[in-house]
Amino acid sequence: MSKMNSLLEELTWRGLLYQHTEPLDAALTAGVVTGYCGFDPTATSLHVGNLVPVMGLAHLQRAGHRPIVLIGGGTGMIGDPSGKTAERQLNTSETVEKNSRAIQKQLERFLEFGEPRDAIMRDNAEWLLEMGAVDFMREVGKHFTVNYMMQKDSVRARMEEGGISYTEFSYMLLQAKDFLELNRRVGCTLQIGGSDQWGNITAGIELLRRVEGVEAHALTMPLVTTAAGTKFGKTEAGAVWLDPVLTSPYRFYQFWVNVDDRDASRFLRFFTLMSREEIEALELELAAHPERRVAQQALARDVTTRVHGVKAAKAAADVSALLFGRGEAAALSADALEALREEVPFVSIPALPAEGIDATDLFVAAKLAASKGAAKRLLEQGGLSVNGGKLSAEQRIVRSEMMLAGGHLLLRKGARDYALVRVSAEAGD
RNA sequence: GGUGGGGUACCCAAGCGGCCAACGGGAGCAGACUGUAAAUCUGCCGGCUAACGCCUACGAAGGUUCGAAUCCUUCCCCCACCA
Repeated sequence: MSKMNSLLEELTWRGLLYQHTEPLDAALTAGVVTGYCGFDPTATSLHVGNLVPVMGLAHLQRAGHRPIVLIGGGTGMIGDPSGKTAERQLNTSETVEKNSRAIQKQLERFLEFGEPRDAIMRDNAEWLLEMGAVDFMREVGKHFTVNYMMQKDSVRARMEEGGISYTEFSYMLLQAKDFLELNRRVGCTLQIGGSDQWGNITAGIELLRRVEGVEAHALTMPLVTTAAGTKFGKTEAGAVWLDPVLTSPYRFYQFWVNVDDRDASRFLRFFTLMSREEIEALELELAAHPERRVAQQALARDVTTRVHGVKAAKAAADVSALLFGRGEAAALSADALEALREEVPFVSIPALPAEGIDATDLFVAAKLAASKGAAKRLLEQGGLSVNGGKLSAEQRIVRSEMMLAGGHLLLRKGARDYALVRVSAEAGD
C-alpha cells in the first residue's frame, strides 16, 4: 500500500524527517509497522518541545501504522544524558510516579486509542523496575562493549566535559531494553524520537538484532529552532507547558500567536495536521499581509485546540481579540470581565482606600512586577497602563472611580502582558 | 597521591585592601519605530525607600584590618599537567 509509506513523504515535506535507517522505507511499504516513542517523566507536565515527537506518532497512525506511547516510569528513575551538559539530580520514585501519571494523561489525547487501529500506551516501569542487576547485565549489558557505548555523542560529550556517572552512562542500555520488550510484547520494530535520540535508538536496534535477530528501524525528527536563535518554547515566564495550570490556555495561545514571521510556516508544518495546500495558502497570506498575522492565528488556534480543546481555544482567541483589538476597556461589560478572569492572570484585592492606591503596589500585587522597585522602573519608563491608559510618575495613583464594571481594573505591562484585578466592595480585611 | 590554575550576579567575564551592588558582553525587561513581528536605536537590569540611606551579595566557615570580592587559615568543588 502506498498509503503506508506515505509517512516518509509526509514527514519530508513537513521538514519533520531528520534521519532514518535505510530499510525503513521498505518496511513501511510492506505492511503495518508498530513504532514507539518514549517520554520520560522529568516534570509534572510536557512542554511544547515534546509536541514534535507527539506529532511524529500522530503521523505514524494517520499513515496506517500503529503507534505506542511509552511512559518512562523506569528510565525516568535514571536520567538520559543525551543533550545534557551535566549530571542531574535523581528524582524520587514518588516524583517519577506522579509525573508519569500526569504526562500519561496529557499524551492520551493526541492519538486514537479506540478500536480501528488503536494506539498503545505502556510504561517501562512495568519491566525495568523489577529487573535485577544481574539479569540486566547478562541479558542486555553483555551485548554491548564499553567501546561502543563510549562512541555515542551523548557519552563522549560528557566525558570531555564534566564527567558522567555510571548511572547515566547506562541509560542507553535501558532504552535498548525497552525496545526489546516492546518488540517481544507487541511486535514493535520502529522507534522515533528527537535527533538527539539517534544514539539511544540505534543501541536498541543493535540489541534487537543480536537477541531476536530482528531488523528494527529508527526515525528521528529535528530539534526545533527559532529564527531569532532563542530557545524554542521559552518565554520570559519560563517554559510553555501543556498543563493548563502551569501555562494557561490564553498564554499558550499567545505563545503561538507571537511566533516570528520567519518561523510561522515551518511551525505550521511541524505542529498542525493541516494539508500542504492549506499551509501554502497561509504562507501567501502571510507574505501579502504580515500585519494581519493570519498564519500565526491559524497556528495558535490549531495547536491550542489540540492541546486544550475547542472551547478553551475559542476562549483564548476571543480574549486575545478583545485585549489586542482596538476596543475600549471602559466598554467591557461585567460579563466579559468575568470571563476574562478565567483566562488572564487574575488577583483579587481588598477595597481601595479613599485616597487611592499607588500603581506600583497594584502591579506588584498582580504579579506583573517582581518588586516595588521593578514596578517603579517600569512606571518611569512608561511601561505600565491601567484600563488602556498609560500611567506616569505623576499619574500613578489609582482610585475607585477608575474601576470598570464589577470593580475590575485591567492592568497591562509593556506591549502584551495583562492582568485583571478585582477590587472587593467592602473595606479590606 | 603530587604540582599548578580556578570558583564573582541568569550565563560568559573583569576586578585583586577603600573610588565595588561590583568594568564589559550576552540573555532579559521597558521605550521609540511597528504588526502583540524582525532589525535598529535608547534606557533599565539585587531588595527596601519619595530621598539621605539601609540591608543582602563575590564557593563555605573563621580571622587580620578603621575598612576585604580583594590579605591569612581551614574546608568543599572544578580544571590542567604529572604519577
